[in-house]
Amino acid sequence: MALRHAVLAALLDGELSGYQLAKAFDVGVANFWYAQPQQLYAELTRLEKEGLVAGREVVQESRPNKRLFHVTDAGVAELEAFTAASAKPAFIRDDLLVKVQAADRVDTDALIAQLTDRARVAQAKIDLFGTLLHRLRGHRTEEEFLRHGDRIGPYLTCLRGVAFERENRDWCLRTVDVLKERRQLHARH
Amino acid sequence: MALRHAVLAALLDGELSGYQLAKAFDVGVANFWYAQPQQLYAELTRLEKEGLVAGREVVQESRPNKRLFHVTDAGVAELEAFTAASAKPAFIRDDLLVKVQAADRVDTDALIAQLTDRARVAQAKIDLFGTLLHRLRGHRTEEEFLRHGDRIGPYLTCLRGVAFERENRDWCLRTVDVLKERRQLHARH
DNA sequence: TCAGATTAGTCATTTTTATGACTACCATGG
DNA sequence: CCATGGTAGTCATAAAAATGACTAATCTGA
Repeated sequence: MALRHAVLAALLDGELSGYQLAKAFDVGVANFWYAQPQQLYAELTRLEKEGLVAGREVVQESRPNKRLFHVTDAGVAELEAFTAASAKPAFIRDDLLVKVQAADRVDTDALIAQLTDRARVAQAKIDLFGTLLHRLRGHRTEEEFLRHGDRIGPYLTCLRGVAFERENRDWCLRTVDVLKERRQLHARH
Repeated sequence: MALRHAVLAALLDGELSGYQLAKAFDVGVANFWYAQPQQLYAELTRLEKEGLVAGREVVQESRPNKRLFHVTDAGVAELEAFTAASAKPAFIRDDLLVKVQAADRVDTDALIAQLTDRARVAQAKIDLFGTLLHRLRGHRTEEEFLRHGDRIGPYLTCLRGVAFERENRDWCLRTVDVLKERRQLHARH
């Protein structure tokens, strides 16, 4: 039941509609969790029913109306309880790792292509996170912002995201090199 | 359906029993996937029914009998197909990140404790992976092993695991520092 | 000698996550 | 003037992962 807490944590930044939330959780900026829009709408409905978030209708012209949600006191209490409870250890769970694990026995061409693509995607995320970090800290240096800023949670998780994607990119490129070199050595026989 | 492929990939290293597989997928060395024993037994049953793995009974004295599984040709073909298909992007999904995202609004004492503990666990994994890497490459240097070794898949995924845990540890420690310093600044008012 | 850990598994069920198929309406570009 | 894409969602179902409760033997340390 971590999605619900991820949603609560995301809503701490201010009121968001389900649609906006979905954007934030989508491919782009999912720096601390990932979910499909449908999951988020469902979760918001449940959270509202339990009184952990509250929504207000915003009437728009020239665009469908939307409901903006914010975390209630009960919601903050729920987050508090969640934070106090012990966290389960995190694991990498990545199709690509499974494929690389089997690299000795399967065709490496497709794998090399996927690794290369993943490195590209990782670089794009690094750039995106870089922009995001800059926007969050404004004119301040990182040190200064982390000491005195008033909302550092998203900044810290974004830092984790950058580090993850950097490792991701570097490992993919390194693995591509290794696989390519072995392919060449093999071809010569 | 990646667990099945993770199991197939793991069995490429040689025959394993469900129990041994469970060990490999457990907290210790889950360097490319993680699963509970029950999930693995269930998956092995399914894989066997589909002919992707085959098991043979090994009668043991002074210990319960066991079934050792190996990947069949059909299993390798399945892995091949899986590798050729495009991989879905990987995301971090970690309770701790959610908690840090909410760090500005919840009690940080428990969080600091958890981050510290996570850093410790990460360090333990780094050490474990270090030993494992050394065992895999034997007397050879990494470069040499990756060029000429005959089973580099597990080595490469283990490298990814080390990098991940290192980032994990460093980020946890950094975050602890930030939170502690802010707590002090706050206390003075 | 007896409690607790280790080996080796099974069965049933719940929880969580993901997917597919939809509805509507507006704006913009070609 | 109409196809495409963005905004804003809903409903139902499938798939995957996790959990709880078991059996049964042996081996190990206090």
